[in-house]
Amino acid sequence: MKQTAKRTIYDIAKAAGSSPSTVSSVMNGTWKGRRIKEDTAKRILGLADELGYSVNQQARGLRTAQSGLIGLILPEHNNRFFSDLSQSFTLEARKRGQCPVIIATQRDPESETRTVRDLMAYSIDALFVVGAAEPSEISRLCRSSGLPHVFIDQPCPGAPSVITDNEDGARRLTRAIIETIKPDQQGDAKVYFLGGDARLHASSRRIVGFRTEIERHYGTCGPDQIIACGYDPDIALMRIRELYDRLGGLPAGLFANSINVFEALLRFLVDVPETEFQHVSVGCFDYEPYGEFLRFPVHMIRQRHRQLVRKAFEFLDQPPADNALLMVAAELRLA
Amino acid sequence: MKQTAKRTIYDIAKAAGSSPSTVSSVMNGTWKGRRIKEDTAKRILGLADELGYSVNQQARGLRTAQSGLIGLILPEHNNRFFSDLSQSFTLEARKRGQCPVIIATQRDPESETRTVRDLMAYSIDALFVVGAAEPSEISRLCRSSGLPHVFIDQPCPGAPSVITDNEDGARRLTRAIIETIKPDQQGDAKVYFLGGDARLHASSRRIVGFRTEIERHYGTCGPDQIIACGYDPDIALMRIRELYDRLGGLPAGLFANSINVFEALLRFLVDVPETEFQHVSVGCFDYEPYGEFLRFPVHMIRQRHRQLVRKAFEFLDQPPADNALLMVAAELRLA
DNA sequence: GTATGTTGCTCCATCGATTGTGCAAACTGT
DNA sequence: ACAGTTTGCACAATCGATGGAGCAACATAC
Repeated sequence: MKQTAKRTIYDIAKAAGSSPSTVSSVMNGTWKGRRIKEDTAKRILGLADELGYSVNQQARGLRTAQSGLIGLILPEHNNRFFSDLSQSFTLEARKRGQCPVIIATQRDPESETRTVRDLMAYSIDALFVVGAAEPSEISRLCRSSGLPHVFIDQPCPGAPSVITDNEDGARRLTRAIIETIKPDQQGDAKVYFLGGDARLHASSRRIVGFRTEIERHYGTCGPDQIIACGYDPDIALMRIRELYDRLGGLPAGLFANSINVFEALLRFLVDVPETEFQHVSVGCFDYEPYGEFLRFPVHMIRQRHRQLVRKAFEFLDQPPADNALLMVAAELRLA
Repeated sequence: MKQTAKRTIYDIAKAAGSSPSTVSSVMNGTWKGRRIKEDTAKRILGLADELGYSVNQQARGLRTAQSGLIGLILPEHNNRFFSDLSQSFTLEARKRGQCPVIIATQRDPESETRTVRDLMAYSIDALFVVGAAEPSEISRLCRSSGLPHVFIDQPCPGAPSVITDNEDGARRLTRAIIETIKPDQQGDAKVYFLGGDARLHASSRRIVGFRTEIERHYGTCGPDQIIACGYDPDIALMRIRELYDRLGGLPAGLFANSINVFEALLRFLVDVPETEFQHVSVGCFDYEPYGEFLRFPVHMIRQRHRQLVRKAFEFLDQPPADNALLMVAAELRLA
């Protein structure tokens, strides 16, 4: 245990008076299949521990064309959802005896492909992809090298994907918003959908869910109620201000389609008298723990990161059809 | 580019009509030193690109006893400071052409040592450690294998460490809190320090900083003003409630010594009339973007994650004395 | 006593890249 | 024209673990 020089199976073999291949098979657990006596195995394990030996993964990986490394690429670390995923991913990978490698690529396509290539150079055993800028390019790369991969939170045509059931989540969130609207609400009693990009899969499903619930309750959902203004908080803030001016006050309900939009709303509300904003019913399709400490109720959708990751791993163990798309229900956190 | 089978230097060599060693030295950039003609190098690079070749890092690593992998272990992903660090770490590592491996160990000593061992099995080139439960054990492990390592945000005796200047940060934060106190403050006009563990390095330095500034301004700092009740938000909430009852209202100023304490404060304030809490001057020794959206000003200390990481990398390039401890000034974000 | 089977290993080629060494061919100086 | 130098590359051992093949010792069968 005190040596600085790295131990190898040859050192252990010499110390145990046996051959390197015996040590090897003891260390990798195949010794029963290779008819090594249990006594021998125990003795070798003891020596290995005593001498502070640990397998050289590079050599093993070179030989077996595997590495025990498993990759996850995501846009950034500094985001609650992504760090939730990182957490679940780490736990699951370690539970399987693999080594998680998580890399943030800043939503930059070039960085994405470079990262995928780099990871492949390490012979990673599989790759999970979250929120990639160019999913199909990544899928192509993986496919061309035979690298098993699964997309999370973002469906990629032709590749197994695990995503949140956005439509169902949006319906439940919308319902919660409607139910929280106080009956004494005067003026414009409508609910507005704010933020997101209607061309993207997630947003479009959410809009469908929102519209369905609104129509069920109010009979109709005007086009003005859906303001898919993107993810930029500054633009969202402008839209909120416009809405406020147009309505002469806050609307009855607001569906914030991302954490950024929610932040914009908070920034706007800082200057609004408390008596006013305490009457707006707010829902956010994203989770932020600080939402619970606000002076008005906020319903939030939290993605089931644990489930998403688990299902993604299951896709590795039981490879599904290439176009398999699995949906996981979101968690609705009522205020 | 279309082949599923992995390319090797032998394939490229055959295609280029040259030897594997030539290809190797072209791929790893040593070709000038080995007097390879520039034409040859270019031709080989072209072929490599064309055939979709990428170096097998396992083979390279086996040969060179390096890996290009660089590790970071931290308690959890789901925390602003840690994810900030992950972000900076990733950028810096990639800039150096290394592959960042970030692993969360849940503040569990066993998980920590197992992770360090696992990472060493991959011959990682260096290891950064943040917020470990047992720093000296980790340092011992690394030392025994000759693995370069640097501690961040936590000094470890005998190992190079980069930490935030807690005393200076606490002084500046305290000063900001004092300056924000409105002159019309009636009743108990004192500032209170809440949370943390006085036995730990970081907290003790912060308490020193706090006390210094308080004494400079008020001449004295009573022992009741320092409530180092740990990091549990529930306990902190109890202490806040006690303080509130004892003073018959909110104090003039509050120094929240961690994000958990700050959350406890927010939870408490949800039930306090707005007129009351708008007069308390709050500082938090931690950063949380949502602090900016509150209806009262909060000064925050944000650790310079970028700097911490940069300095840590510099320690790798220019190994300092084993007990080197470098301090980085914190960033004070005024409300 | 010979044939056949089982036990418990060992031998050695191999994975792909690296690098010290060797060696022709081209060039330089005289 | 011949020794000496430089240029441009090829050879082959090596890193540490793996696993198919082989082999001696012993047991069992007939």
